Amino acid sequence: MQHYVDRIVRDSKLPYYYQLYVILRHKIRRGEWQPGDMIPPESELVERYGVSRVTARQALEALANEGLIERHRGKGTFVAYPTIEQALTRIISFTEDMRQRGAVPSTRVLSASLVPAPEDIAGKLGIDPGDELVRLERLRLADGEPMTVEESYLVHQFCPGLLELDYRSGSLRELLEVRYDLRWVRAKQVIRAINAPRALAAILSVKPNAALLFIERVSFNQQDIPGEYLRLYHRGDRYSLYNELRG
Amino acid sequence: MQHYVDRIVRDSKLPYYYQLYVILRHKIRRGEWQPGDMIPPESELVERYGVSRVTARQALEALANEGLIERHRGKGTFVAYPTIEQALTRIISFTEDMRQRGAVPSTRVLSASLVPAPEDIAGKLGIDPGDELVRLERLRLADGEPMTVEESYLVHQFCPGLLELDYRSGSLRELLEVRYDLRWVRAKQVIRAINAPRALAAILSVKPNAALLFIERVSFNQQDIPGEYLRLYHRGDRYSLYNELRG
DNA sequence: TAGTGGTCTAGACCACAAA
DNA sequence: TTGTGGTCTAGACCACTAA
Repeated sequence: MQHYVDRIVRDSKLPYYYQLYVILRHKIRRGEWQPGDMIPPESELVERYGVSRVTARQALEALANEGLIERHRGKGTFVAYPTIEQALTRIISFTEDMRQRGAVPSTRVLSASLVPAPEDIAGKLGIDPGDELVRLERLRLADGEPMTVEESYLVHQFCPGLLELDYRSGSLRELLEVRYDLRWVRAKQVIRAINAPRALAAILSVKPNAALLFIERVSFNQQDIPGEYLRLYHRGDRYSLYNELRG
Repeated sequence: MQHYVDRIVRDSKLPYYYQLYVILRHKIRRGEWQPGDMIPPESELVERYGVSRVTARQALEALANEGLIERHRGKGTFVAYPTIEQALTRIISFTEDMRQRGAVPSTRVLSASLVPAPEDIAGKLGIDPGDELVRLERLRLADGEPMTVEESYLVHQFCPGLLELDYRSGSLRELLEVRYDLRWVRAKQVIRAINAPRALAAILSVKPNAALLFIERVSFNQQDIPGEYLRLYHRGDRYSLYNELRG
């Protein structure tokens, strides 16, 4: 972030279109351009950043593909309003997720400890069984009502000493980025429906055997190395996923 | 399908890159090019179809974005091996879905009738309550074992007389395309976990209250008009969805 | 060295929206 | 009529792979 500059670096190894993509994405993410705002037309980007129109369009196309902007011939290019659909294509935090659904999020830490990696999780993370993992179990609430139990396993090597920090009050995601320069850039997940075991049912305030939306996710860091294994148990009666398909 | 030609139509209203995209996709879908095959290099496509390199690349990029091909600098462009991930971004048939999972699909029609549209479904389809719908209830089996109950509501106006045709033996999807020129180009869906009601449980051979992955889907035709409302009840113990997220 | 895809340019014509 | 994004071209240089 601190290396951010608002211009194309000519002798960079990164392609111009990618540099421009990052610049524009940054302005949207930090709110300099708000949803609904028109962003500068192609002609202006061409002048301002000194690239050809094709190159500018390549950057804009990438943003459009991700749903961050909408383009309208004759009218212009506009910052898109975030939709819940992003929950199924983008890695977003519980906080973001709930805000998009119009609910007030809160969190209770159920347990936090260092554990040796069980065989199955070690396999998914590509580490050796017994390697140190941070296990963090949290209850997520929406408008004060239990919504989701989150069971997270972080490779301790990537965030040594995490449990000594204040992981309870703020966003874990931010903490990992600020203190360890650790971000999840990609993730794979499997979605299933399961019946709630008794213990989980009690925590979520549902009947035993109530249907839960169960998600297992492996997240990859900037070097494309797996760093987190996550289990999400969403209440079936309160949580749903939305997405769009193409033909 | 019968209008397919293996060349760019110059005076078409469709852009060249899109025509080329459809042509190449067609060759992949029908198996003319198999997964792992190298497809002609850009230079050959440029010659063969009489378009510029930029235009050819635009078509290839669209295919790459959808995961149908993989491009490798210095090596070439190759047909990708299909992954289950497509189940969450593309509209695919149960048959395709099961084949990708390595199972043998089969179908039993449970009921088929004309019904007046209930209010809730009419709302989702943008029609008036009472309008005619084709209701088709089918049990889908994988390797002979019940997997999914599919409850489909088709706007009868788009496929008049469908029930007099042979919708039982072949693919419904193909029938709609061939006889009514009807294709679903886009769909919205909501995914939830529910407990199986007794009747559904019996059909799916699971215990009452077993967890099901429940999907509600509205599909849109070529004119972007809703034409089908679908309810999918997947067995939680046998069916899962896979997808990838970006950071 | 030859062939592949990746990036970039300058310039053109078009369709669409708004004034 | 003006300004926007959509499409298309010919040509260039580069990086990577394999022979």
